[in-house]
Amino acid sequence: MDFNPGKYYNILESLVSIFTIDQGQVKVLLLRKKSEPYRGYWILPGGIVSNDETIEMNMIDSIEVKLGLKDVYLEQCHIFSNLDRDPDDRIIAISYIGLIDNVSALFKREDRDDIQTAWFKIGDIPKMAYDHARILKKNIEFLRKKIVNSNVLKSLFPSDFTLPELQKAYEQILNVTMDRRNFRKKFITLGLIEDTGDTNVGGNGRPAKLYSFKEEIKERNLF
Amino acid sequence: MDFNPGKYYNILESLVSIFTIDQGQVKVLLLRKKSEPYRGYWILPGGIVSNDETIEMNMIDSIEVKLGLKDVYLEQCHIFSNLDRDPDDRIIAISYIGLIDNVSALFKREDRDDIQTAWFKIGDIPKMAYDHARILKKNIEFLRKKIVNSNVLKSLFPSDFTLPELQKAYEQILNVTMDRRNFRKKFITLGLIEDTGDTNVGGNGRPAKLYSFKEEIKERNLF
DNA sequence: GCAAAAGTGTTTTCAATACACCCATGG
DNA sequence: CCATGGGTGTATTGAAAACACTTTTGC
Repeated sequence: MDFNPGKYYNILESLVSIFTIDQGQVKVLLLRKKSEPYRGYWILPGGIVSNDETIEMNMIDSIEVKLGLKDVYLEQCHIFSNLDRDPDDRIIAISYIGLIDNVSALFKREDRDDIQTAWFKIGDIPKMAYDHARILKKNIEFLRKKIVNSNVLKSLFPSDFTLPELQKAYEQILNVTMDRRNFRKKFITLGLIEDTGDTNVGGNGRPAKLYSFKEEIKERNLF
Repeated sequence: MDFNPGKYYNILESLVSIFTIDQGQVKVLLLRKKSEPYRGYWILPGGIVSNDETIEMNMIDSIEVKLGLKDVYLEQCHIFSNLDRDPDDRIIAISYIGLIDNVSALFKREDRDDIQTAWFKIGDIPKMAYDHARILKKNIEFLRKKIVNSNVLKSLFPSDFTLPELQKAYEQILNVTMDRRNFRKKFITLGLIEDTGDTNVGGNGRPAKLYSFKEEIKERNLF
């Protein structure tokens, strides 16, 4: 190849939308910028990719080392390479979605002076820096398509969960309402989940049965 | 960010699997390497991405300028960043699928001394250089998932086509056989295509009716 | 008139939907 | 005992699947 160095050097950043279910709400983890530009605005977690690591390694670093989270299910979403996405540098963004159950999500590292994190409901996103709002939107759209074709949501519910909780997650992500009886019937006949024999405690009303996902069998359309 | 230049400079290449339908066969366009390493092996078309262009611009350059093809429907597929994918350099590959109808595919530029191109049946792929076989496999898998959830195949059939032709394309990509009557019923009741009133000519047997895709209405599951 | 490929209709089966009442717990 | 939320069954509708014969052309 004809080689004019510089011309082919690109800067890459990884960005991830990490979703969890917190008290029946689907939420995404964001960081707050403490410096200019966009001071006070929110951004997606991520990092600049070095040329001695894979994107996945960089992603794991952002998530495990910087955020303190473990066992995040990751999937590549989209690349954004428009030239104007950062006013200062030309940076290509590679976006991922990450899914984590709310128990594991509790192990998130404490905020430090230079970093503030918070979980936001996906219907209630704060002001975001750069083009991160657009990227997050694309990631939510990706998740939406994903959950109707596979059982990726099991990453949000690795331990026991109730069917009403699962239904609420689907309803929020797909932005629809569903019939409780039909939702149960579908999930139970699909054979993706199994009754643990236990019920949950606390809360109002009748205790709900607890279920857990079976190990993945194969991908198929759910809705 | 702490900045140690060099460390964050990455080389990116775009790679595309361009599919078409040729005489009822789903085929992919490959180039043959004329120099070492991997002389004589086949590779996916693509190019190194400069830092003053988007991936999409680079893709268009590879396809329109280098190959002479127009109106290729493109969609991002996957990024490959493992460190050992090229023995000499660390290059990150961004793969796309491209779909083109067989009439437009004819306008492919003539082979030159330094470049040889050929269309291969997707079930009959030659020896490929680097990790391109793996990338192509992933791209075919992507296409497979895609066609059951949308009518992207219309990019392969922009002009008139017959239902048996369409069915054969689905059968090859999904690697299944389907009932002719049920296939017709489904596609006609889906309302994605319309009868042009014409029939094709030549060939054995009864002439087939010609159909064309309506403009996209919305995405939905087909199978 | 025969080979080759295209077109068509009906029955059965299964999944999706719509819908209303009872059950277990906490206070 | 009542408010809250969870669990269950049936009837209807619509789509998917299975299946065999007729039609149009070229030779």
